[in-house]
Amino acid sequence: MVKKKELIGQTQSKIFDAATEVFEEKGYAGARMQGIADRAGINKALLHYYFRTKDQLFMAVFHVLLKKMFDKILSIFMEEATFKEKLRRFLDENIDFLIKNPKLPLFLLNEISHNPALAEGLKEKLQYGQIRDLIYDRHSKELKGYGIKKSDMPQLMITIMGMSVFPVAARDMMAIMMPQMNDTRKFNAFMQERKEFAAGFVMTALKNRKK
Amino acid sequence: MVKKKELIGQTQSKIFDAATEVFEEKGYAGARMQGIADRAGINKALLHYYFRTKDQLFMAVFHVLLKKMFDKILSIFMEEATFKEKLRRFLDENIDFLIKNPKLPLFLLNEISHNPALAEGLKEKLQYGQIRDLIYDRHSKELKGYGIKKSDMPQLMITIMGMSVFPVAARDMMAIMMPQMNDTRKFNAFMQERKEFAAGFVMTALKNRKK
DNA sequence: GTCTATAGAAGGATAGAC
DNA sequence: GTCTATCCTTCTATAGAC
Repeated sequence: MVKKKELIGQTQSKIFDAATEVFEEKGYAGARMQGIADRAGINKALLHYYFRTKDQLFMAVFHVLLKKMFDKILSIFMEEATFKEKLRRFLDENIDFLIKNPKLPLFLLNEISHNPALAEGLKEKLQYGQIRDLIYDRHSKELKGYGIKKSDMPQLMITIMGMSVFPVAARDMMAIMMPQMNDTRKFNAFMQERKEFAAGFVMTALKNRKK
Repeated sequence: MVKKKELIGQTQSKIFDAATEVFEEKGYAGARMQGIADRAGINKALLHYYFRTKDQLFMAVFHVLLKKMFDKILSIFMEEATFKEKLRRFLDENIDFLIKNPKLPLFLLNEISHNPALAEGLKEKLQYGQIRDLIYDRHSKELKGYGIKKSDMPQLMITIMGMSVFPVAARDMMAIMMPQMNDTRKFNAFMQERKEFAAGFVMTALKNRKK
């Protein structure tokens, strides 16, 4: 079977990869077509040949990255397992993912906040609006046991997301107070350690929550 | 006594305020001098008369905003109180602050990540590198009682920061999964509710932490 | 101090040769 | 498909009148 990616010409693919790096690094407004061409090792005119405008090139990159992030987040919570098991797997896998894609969260956060319409496609297409209910209904018994009502789900979900995403997004700012964060080896060790810390922290808070 | 701010000419001050808004909204790369002039209700040339270059105008704005954020964060932890009391006050005050300045965190996070040198001034000037030790030493007995070692402080501090900052920074992205976040009234109610949720969550996790 | 007009550089996009 | 050369708009910055 021929994979879809193999059908894409190698030049187009080189451009796409270069654009991904440059946009992630500098954002839409800060990225330059010349910079993308340089990184792809080709001429600026070729960018326009394949993607017509900066806008269209950006859109192509952005939607792949947005999907990449959300697929990672959502796939785990759609499996068959207890909430507690999912929490652990989510933190394990999401932190590994974030270590490999450290610039992704801040990039997405920014671009969406500068242009909320960017998220519209995903929102409608995949009916993500229903996710809170879906997760709650699957685990209502377990969650009720922790004293979590359906109306508490946003608080809980954002807390769990923040446990893994925030350190990566805020790394450079946190480094002002904790200079060791500037060292990537130390930071990655911190993130590894965070898998256990976060899982323990959340589960302890849930199990002992007053109902 | 004459306040420092009253010494600044009103035109310069109008420019500064307009620049603050535009930079916070669009970031350095996305901001336009013309846009700032328009918002200040003056001519573009006046920007250059008062601040010479876009870069210098940005620097002036950025450093005020960075200080604003850090002062808010740090002031509370420098007071005389138990760690538990400080945690509550921090969440209360920081969340109020963030509701009033919702664009600030993402702006700072982005600009620093695009140009880490921006943080250098603050880092050295205020010796923020020592904060982790300072906070721990003041509360070592209480924190040890929760099973928190000095080496756990980064995990704990980033968790607490993330509890208040992450929802604001990630609001538009979270809104993909939870559309109610798009409604500012509802979002602010969510943040109000978060004061209690976060304080309870963190304290429950700490008090029941296995040592 | 404030404005109008404009210089000058940078960046996105296209024409046209190969 | 890929390149060089160039157009045209946008943006920062300055000159100079008032």
